[in-house]
Amino acid sequence: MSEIASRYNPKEVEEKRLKLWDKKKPFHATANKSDKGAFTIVIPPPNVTGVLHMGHALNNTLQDILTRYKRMQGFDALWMPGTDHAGIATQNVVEKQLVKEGTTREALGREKFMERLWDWKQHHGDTIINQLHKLGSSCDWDRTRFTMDHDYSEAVNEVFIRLHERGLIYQGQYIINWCPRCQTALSDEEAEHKDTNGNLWHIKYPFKDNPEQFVTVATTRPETMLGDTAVAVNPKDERYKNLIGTVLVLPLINREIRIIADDFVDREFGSGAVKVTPAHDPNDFAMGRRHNLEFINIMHPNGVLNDNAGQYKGMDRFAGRKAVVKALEELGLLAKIDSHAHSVRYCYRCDTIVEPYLSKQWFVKMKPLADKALLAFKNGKPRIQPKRWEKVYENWLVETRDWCISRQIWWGHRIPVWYDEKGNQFVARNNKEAQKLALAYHGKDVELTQDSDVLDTWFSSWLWPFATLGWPKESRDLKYFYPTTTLFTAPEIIFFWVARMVMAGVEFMGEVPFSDVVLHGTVRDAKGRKMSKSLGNAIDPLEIIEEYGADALRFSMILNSGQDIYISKDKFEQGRNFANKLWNASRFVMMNVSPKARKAELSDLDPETLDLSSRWILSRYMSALAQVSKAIEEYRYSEAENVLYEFFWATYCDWYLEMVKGKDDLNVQKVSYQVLLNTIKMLHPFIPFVTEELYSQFVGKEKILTLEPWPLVDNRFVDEGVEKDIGTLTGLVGAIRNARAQWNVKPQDQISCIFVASSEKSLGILKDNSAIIGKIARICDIKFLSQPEGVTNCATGVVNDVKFFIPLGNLIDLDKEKKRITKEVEDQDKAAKAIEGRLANEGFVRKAPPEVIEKERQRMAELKAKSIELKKAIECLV
RNA sequence: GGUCGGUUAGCUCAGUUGGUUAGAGCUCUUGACUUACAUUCAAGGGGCCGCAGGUUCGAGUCCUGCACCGACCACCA
Repeated sequence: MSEIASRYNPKEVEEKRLKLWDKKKPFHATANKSDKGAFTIVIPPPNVTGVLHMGHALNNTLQDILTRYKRMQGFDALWMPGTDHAGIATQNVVEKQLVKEGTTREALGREKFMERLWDWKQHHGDTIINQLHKLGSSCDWDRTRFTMDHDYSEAVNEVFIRLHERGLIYQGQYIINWCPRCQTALSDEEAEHKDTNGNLWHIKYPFKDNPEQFVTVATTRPETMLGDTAVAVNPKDERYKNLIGTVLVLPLINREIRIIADDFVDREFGSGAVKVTPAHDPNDFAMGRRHNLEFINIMHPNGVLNDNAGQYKGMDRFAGRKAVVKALEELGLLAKIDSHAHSVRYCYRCDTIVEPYLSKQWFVKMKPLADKALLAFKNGKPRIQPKRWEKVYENWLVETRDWCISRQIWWGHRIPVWYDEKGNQFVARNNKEAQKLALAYHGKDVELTQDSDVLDTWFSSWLWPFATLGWPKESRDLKYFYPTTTLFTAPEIIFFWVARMVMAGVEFMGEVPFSDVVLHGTVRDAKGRKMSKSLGNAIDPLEIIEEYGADALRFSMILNSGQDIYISKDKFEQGRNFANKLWNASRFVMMNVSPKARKAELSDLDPETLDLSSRWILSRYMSALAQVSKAIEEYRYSEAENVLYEFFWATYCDWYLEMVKGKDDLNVQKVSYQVLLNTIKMLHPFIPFVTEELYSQFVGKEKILTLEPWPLVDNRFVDEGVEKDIGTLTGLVGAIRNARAQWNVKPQDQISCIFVASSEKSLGILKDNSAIIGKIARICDIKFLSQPEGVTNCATGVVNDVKFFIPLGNLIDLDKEKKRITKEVEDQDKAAKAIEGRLANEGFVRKAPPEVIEKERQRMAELKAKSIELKKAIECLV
């Protein structure tokens, strides 16, 4: 037999539970089963390439807590799981594999490459789903969706076609964010701004008619000068007013360019003259359109300079930059170089510097969609928590810009547009339909080719809340479970995803897809840095599950969740310890509660017949229950956990169980059992594994706890009076313990104690509970007196209206004790005096609410009385 | 540059519409094998509530300014 009596083993229990859940499928949601109605959450679909990290762990724990809670409340709770095909990210993974094999996607060809991708998805695509599963997520796993499932792809095409029909999709030549590494367009949201220290190069452009004179322009990207087709100045700028229309010669290229006037130019910045590169800068692009300038593209899609770059062709854009700067310097055309901090756009997938690039892309006209979402928002949908994000959300809807939805990659939903030889477009659901359209147009069959681009990943994700439920088909589930209830997600994707989902929901379902959006914090390390692989500061949730258990991971994470979550490995000990405490307290109760006592329900008990400690714990339990339910409803999970932690550990275990140890009373058994059982239920959404295991052990058969009803508050047991009475008792015990420690009384030293109560009621309570005080404070002898007698050489204490004396013989240092009590008296007097001052203040008496004044009066009286008692106690010490 | 947060014990955070002597967990110190639990129990230490003003009888809480940290947004070359 091991010396360690019992230690909770999470691994064993969690494995057992997972197996049971897999077998019984208790999380399956069926429409119209409960009269409480539907409760729906759709998972923010993680990337198929994903591996569980702390952010996922947090996000999914939050969802699981609410889903389990609602299920216990009797709702038809559906938590829809699934993954996102994550276009660029997934393609990158497989392309890396190809590189290792010494080949490329181009060499493989589109069809073969797609096969490789699907193959990869088949073998690795479920990794994160399995990991979420391990976390205890109670998703309806049989419904797991993938954004490239056949049905889902049909929904994507349907949306494209409907938007196209409404004139909300168009194609055009625009400056877009181009990632030369991924070789695809990026939406504005996919190009991240980062502050970067760069240079501002000042370049002199000579006049055609007077090569000795120059106009100086400034740029952060000197290589783009190769594509300049004008120099712009502000029309109101006195310095340049007369030069408008003058011709300059572009150095290195020797192209003649004109000085134009445009209000966009800021007179204060740089030299006040701007080089204009319409094909490589969004502002310049706009200016180019306004002034009919030539658009000269100087770059290949991979960032290498092309024929238009003259002698620099074939160079990478950054090599080209160096070469251009060097050449200008040699020509004496480089006026100066300033260091310049500015913001640069990076590809959010691969961190390459984004190139503004001119190309033909598909766009969605966002204004009409955004306006509808805005209207819904003004009507309160969705509610966003925390509230401060509402403004951010609203602003984006107001200032929304068109969405570039085409991507030049292969992994994704291919744009449902077909072309004939002449370039006529046919927008259709599939190849067959396109052929039909072409037939109708041409009067004969013609060869069609489909657009080679695919759609932005978010163009499928924005349909997630309804496409997962079978849209465009009108299924029973779609009708019942849509709209969903709450969306839990990170604030980073409020625009990418949340706002667009609202637009799609309003547009295609006529209803905002969720009533609440809860934006949670980022998981950070102890130093406040984002967890990331590259920083090496990431804590792997799987490692934590292995070492501490999934319950511990969940519990600690939620307990520590504020705005952002700062977490280090040792934090998980708290969760582990809590599960262990629960395990052991349960073992203790199992040992001490007879089968007969277990049959009783709380509702069978009559508060009148119960002893004080039972009435007390029941009252405390009811208040904890009310607080926890409310906190969960309001998404304050860390508070809910805190209440549970405090109630279960400090109140139930440390006080109640200690009080009733050895009490041979059927009612006490019933109460300790019921309170524990219901506490386990309350804890279940947070720590599903250990709670369900214990619950099953208690009940004597395997139970699925999330299907058991959530406990109800029974007001018969709410009793403030009894809480106060026990407060006196626990206070007394604390004071005596304190005294023992203070005077170094050994546990084996049995002491006797004399209590003096100033009211009959208190005396009665003391007498009824003498065993509790005696046992917990380890006192043998208790005497009760209704009024003080001359007692000498005593330790004393006062709690509420009860005073106690412990005759101590020579156990204590009387001087030291005198000092201690004297200090305490001083403290009381000081506090009383402060209140006295307040009460004497005219303004206070006149303006403060009467109940506050009354409270202060009472408080002062108490303090004074206590002080007097303590002074008497000092006399007793002689 | 714009918008919004944060600043309370050594650390992580609570602190509800202004109202007792500002709380909890962890850490730290001391003591304890007690009818489950040492992943335990008990006791204790530790706070100009970021700074400076203002409103008020009364401010951690409301207002103004400042400092520092952070997030998001953004086409000044």
